[in-house]
Amino acid sequence: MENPEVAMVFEEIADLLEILGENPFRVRAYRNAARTVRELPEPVEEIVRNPNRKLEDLPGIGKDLAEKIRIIVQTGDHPMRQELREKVPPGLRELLDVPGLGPKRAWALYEKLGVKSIEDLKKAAQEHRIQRLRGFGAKTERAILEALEHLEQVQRRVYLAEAKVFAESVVRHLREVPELHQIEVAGSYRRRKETVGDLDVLVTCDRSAPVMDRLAQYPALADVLARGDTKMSIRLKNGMQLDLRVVPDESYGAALQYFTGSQAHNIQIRRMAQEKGLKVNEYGVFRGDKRIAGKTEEEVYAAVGLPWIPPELREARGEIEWALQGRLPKLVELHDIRGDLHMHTTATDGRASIEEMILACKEMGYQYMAITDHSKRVTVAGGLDAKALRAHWAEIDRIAGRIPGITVLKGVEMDILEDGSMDLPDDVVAEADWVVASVHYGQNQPREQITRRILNAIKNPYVHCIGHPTGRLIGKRKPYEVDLDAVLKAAADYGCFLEVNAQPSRLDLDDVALLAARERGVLIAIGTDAHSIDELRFMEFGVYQARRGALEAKHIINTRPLKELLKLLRQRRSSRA
DNA sequence: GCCGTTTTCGGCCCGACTGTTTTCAGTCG
Repeated sequence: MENPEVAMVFEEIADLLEILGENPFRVRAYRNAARTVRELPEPVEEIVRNPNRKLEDLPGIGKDLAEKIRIIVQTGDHPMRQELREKVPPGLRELLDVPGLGPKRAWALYEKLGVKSIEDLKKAAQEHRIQRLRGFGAKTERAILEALEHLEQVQRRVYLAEAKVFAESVVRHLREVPELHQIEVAGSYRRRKETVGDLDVLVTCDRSAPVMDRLAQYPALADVLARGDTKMSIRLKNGMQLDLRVVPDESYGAALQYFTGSQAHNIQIRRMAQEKGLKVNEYGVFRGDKRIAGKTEEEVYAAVGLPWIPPELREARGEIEWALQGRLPKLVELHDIRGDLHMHTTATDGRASIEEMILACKEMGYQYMAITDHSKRVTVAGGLDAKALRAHWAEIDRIAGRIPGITVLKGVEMDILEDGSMDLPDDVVAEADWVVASVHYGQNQPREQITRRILNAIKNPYVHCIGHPTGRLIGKRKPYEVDLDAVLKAAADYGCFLEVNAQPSRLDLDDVALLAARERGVLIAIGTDAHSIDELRFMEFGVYQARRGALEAKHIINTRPLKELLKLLRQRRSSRA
């Protein structure tokens, strides 16, 4: 039983309890439990099995939820879910996905009109049956119909890289307003989550009207959803929602802290403030009516007794404890990166030549780089066999030889074949400076099989690093069924590195896995997997993901100077020789 | 349902906006 499966049981229970009008705090307890389990850096099963561990030690898990976790792990489900399902029609849950519909209205629609699905909802709205209900009206009915039209778009989260395009363009657009003082895009974008659902734009200025008028002129705007004195919401043409908040300058830090979230992090901060007799809201930190902080984020954190916490860590995963103990990590930064260790050229499926890639990496200021074209199994990419690969390496040496100022490592992305063997003989890869091993075929193999394959690669002394270790494509393809815990354990034991693949659609290992890797002392390589010169720029997204995993420069091998890196690579091989 | 350097009961983050309301509930983040 995987952690996300356990979490999904609790998420469903929370939704169903909420629809039934249960105590909101009880609902929240289930939501918290779902989140705790989902983000656990190890299988919850492990804790259940280990007699020396207690589920009750996990935050937000008490006696009752611990017992429920045990039952779910052992039976794959919990009777409570089944009981709730009998009370709530199966389609009712999906109504919660409609913006503007929450548990109360969903239940009212079911009770009064028998609405049990999105289909029913649409029909009821079209037949104008909704506006006759108490608490609803003509406007609400129209809003529901409107929301249904955009439902698929609304549910879609975009890659961080795509969000960045709009975040930067809307900031440029709004900066034209002379009255505007400060502007920042907060929310999950500022926390650098791998996907972003909407953009939270925070602005300080004396009057909000000119900024809001200007936003109404934003070229990518589709329509205005709401507009008040301090808050305005619009929908963009790509389906994303954008929320603008306007606060006075003296509240900028408090508002930035608040709108950056995460919600769970903010709840912890506010609870700490309460214990000190303080109140935190988006306008400042207050003792009674007196504002004691709010101009900067540093002030806000200081008021509750904490150092400033980097946004990437604000997920209520222990960062507040770290801050209290003075153990906040000094997160890796983009300028710490000295080289890119994963890229392709026209020798296989890349679109730029060896020379173009070298010049581009030099332009980025790198001290070194590795060219890692595919091995022969990846036929669609024109993967190289032993002979072609040796010729390719000779070509790399020849071209690199006349470009001073950057060291080019001769590498390969070698396939881990379906049967667990490697796509190239040992004597060939022994000649490479840098070997990434990746799974591209047989991704749907059962857990034991695909785990064994990757463990084989980790144990192979010529393999330095496992590329995109779970193979997921965000929102498109699930990760392999691989036992990630076993992979981390083996990587630590054998001194094999694991990749953060910086492609915006991969970003794999993800943040949760990276926290676990950090715990186990596994070193990470960030590679862009660039198939063109432009994609070398993806390095920043890999760095963001590493930061979300609380990684420091020392955890990442391509922050090391060349000499140290080469020493690490030698160690990896000699340790197995 | 969880949690406790005042507590084992009574709290649980906080405010904006909308629509349907004559004073507030629902939703959202």
